[in-house]
Amino acid sequence: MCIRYLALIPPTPFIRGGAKKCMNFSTRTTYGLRAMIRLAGRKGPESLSLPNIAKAENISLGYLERLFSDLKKGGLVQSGKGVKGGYKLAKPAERIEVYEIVKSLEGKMSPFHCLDEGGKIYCKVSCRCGATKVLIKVQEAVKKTLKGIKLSDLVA
Amino acid sequence: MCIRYLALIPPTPFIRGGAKKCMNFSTRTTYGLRAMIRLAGRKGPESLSLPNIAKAENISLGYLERLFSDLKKGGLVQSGKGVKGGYKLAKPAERIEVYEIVKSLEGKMSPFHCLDEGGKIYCKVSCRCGATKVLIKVQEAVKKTLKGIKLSDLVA
DNA sequence: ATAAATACCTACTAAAATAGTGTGTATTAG
DNA sequence: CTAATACACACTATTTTAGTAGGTATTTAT
Repeated sequence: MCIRYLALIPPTPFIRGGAKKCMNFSTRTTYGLRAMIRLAGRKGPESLSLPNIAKAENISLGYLERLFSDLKKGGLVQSGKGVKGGYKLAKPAERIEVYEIVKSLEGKMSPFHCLDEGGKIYCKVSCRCGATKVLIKVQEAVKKTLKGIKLSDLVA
Repeated sequence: MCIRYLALIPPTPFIRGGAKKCMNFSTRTTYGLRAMIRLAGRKGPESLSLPNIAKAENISLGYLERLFSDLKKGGLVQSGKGVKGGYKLAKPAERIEVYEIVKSLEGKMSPFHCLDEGGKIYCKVSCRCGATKVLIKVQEAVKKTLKGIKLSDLVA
């Protein structure tokens, strides 16, 4: 998901055919969120299988499997193999921040760097150029927002 | 720029070689911001040429030209052709929000849509699924933040 | 007038990131 | 023993982003 769409375009009705780019999260995050919402929506203690979720959400199974690998590493879900296997939340939805979900799905990337006059690559340690100042403030705002939303808030 | 990096990674020192992806704005926005900061840093009324900026910021000239086409359409810069030509700010840096810059550079994209159970594509009008709720909140936070920063705040 | 420096325009190419597929192994309930 | 599941890895396809190449029009200085 690119910041531009987030910041620039108000939530307007969809216009079919008019959109080449979207202002969604990446499908990675979108899929992961929606799958987590499904898990959170379960009543009983039974697990929900990935083929089940993939079908319901129309997501490719292989892709979803990798997302859940990340969610599990992030400590957000528990898994069980076998016929009655599947996934369930590792803790109550009330105690899962959306921030944690996004972090698990997208967060193991790179440290912080930026362009600099010296060349295309890269920045000095602790660079604080103008673009960076902006970045830091936006970063803080997004983080705070994501931390303020619990998974349970998203269950219909 | 992807939201994940913004939200997830604190402004840590650069680690050379460790980064495959960055948490910057897209180079489009980064370049544009840096160029605008250069314009804002000028004292006199003379224009600054793109070859000048491109060299100083190590940006490809052709790419920069297209960015400035957008900035001009956005009403943020004025241009002059010819030997003494170039660009200057269309209004004082104190009155230019970073939001305007990002919007000019990245904002002419698509309306809002999201995935839905019905298929990969797309969302009903006024979709308010869980992922969308998150999106809207983040969107508001980012917009507010970008509006709160003036170009003049970024000049060293 | 001419030349040089600039804006400005369009099509094309390259690189990077994202999404999806294919194939396989291990584990578990029945 | 079988079927359904998690889990893993390599590969391909698609989309987005960045950069290049080549041109025209305008303006200033000579």
